[in-house]
Amino acid sequence: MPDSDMLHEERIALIEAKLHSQGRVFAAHLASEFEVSVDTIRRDLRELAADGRCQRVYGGALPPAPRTGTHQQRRGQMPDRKRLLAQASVRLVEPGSVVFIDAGTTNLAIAAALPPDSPITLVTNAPAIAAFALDRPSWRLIQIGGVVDIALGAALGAAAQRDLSAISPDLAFIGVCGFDLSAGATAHSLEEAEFKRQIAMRSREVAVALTDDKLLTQAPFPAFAASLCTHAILEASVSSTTVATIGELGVNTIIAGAI
Amino acid sequence: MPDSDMLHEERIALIEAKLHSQGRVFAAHLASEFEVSVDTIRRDLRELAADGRCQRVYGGALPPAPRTGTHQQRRGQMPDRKRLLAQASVRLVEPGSVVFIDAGTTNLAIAAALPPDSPITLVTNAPAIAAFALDRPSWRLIQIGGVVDIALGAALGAAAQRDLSAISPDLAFIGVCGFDLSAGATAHSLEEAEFKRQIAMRSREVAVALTDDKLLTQAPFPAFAASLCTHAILEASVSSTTVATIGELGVNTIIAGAI
DNA sequence: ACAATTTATGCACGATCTTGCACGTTTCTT
DNA sequence: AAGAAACGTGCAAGATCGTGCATAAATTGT
Repeated sequence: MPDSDMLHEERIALIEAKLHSQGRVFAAHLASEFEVSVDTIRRDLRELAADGRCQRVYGGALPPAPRTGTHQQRRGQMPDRKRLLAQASVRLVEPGSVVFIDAGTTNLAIAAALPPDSPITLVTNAPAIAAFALDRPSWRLIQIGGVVDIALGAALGAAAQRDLSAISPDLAFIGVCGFDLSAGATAHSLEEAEFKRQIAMRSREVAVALTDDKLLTQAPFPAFAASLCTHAILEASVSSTTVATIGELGVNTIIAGAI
Repeated sequence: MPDSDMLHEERIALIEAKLHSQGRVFAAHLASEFEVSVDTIRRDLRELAADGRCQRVYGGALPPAPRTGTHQQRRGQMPDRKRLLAQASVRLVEPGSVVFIDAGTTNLAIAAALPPDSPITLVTNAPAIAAFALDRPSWRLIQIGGVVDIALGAALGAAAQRDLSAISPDLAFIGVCGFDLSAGATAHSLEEAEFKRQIAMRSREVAVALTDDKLLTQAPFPAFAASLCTHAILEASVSSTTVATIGELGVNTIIAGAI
């Protein structure tokens, strides 16, 4: 005896939407709202639970249990410091532009801080950032292929460089392992340094978001000169002399947390 | 007995318009509104659904792919059905081999079911699967680049095909939108079909894990012939006649849940 | 012009789906 | 511990579905 003004699938979708918007649903309440018996609601919730789309509890249902994926967990941690850096960084991004974002947790924070509905084109060699961008239907996403360095979480090597050679971004956020005035941006491996050098040279503007621990340090492999860097986004705790020194190289310094 | 004041195509177009303006249609309502039998309406809706222009549900139809949420929401779901399919699928994978895994939730389940410490080389065009593989330090990971179809969660197009042309996997798990004995494996878009065709032809073995709803149905764009498929992993609920029919094509059928 | 074929439609029939109710069991509350 | 509420399961009724078949209109071929 199907209800005359509500399709089964439609009700299921509404229950799931309500579940996400309100965080929980009660079987009895849903039954009166949709004017069906609680038995039917229970069946709906069972069906949702069987697909992993909700977590069945006594009296109703909750949103799906937090995913156990290790990466998902790690992603959730987004220290305020990095969030502040990211918020300052994304002001450089203009709607409609082509933006490259490198691998790294700071850069993932930048991707997360980008306006979700702005029609940007995101280019990345990091699977984690590409996967994140799947949640942004308004974006265009271009993935750089190649052999992925699992520890770094980034595609590197000849194939990646070839993919990259077809693209010239308006702006590139490059993660560096060290940033020093004499050695410039440095990386932990040769392949990584090679890749960063290429993307730095291909981009119209280069931005580097730096936590304090990377500033004025060197990693083994030089990637590109400090003067190639258009913008440096720094934490508010940096000394004014450091800011002045970087500014002398023609690098536009942005202090996170400042208005 | 065509209605004198309503052409067939005209009615189809009106149904589709109503579907989009109201978000749903009821077969019975349409029948009385257009003064035809519900059988005719059912045929119309079937026709629309075959073209992917609506989603058929009990009692009527809903707009195509209601895309109720982004990937983030859909991702966590790993129904037992898919997990069983995945567990049966991964038995095809030999340690040390090169395995391609296509986009899709079923294929993500397959990736998750692979032995974490086995030294396989994973090739994928799906950011979500690549991101998952970052949690597997023992694997080698090769990412296929290119323009990513955000709705599908997969890199497609010329760049992806070029990346792919450098690789010949031992085994490819390909997600298909429909699998039919005459039309073979079919996809929802032309680019998708092209990509699947290429990977199917480049791989030594091709495996297709199929939930029941995809079996014996067709999507608009043919990807590759059923005979190109080396293994088909099916749910335990399939009929024995279906299994026999598929077996006649030389496809090795595996029933999930069986020992 | 006439016959054959195709197409659209309606009808019959068995299969499937959804729903509400009954009944015994489990879980929560007091 | 006891009562109340929620739960799962089996069952029946009604609605819907898919398929095969017949009919009528339109199209095509001769």
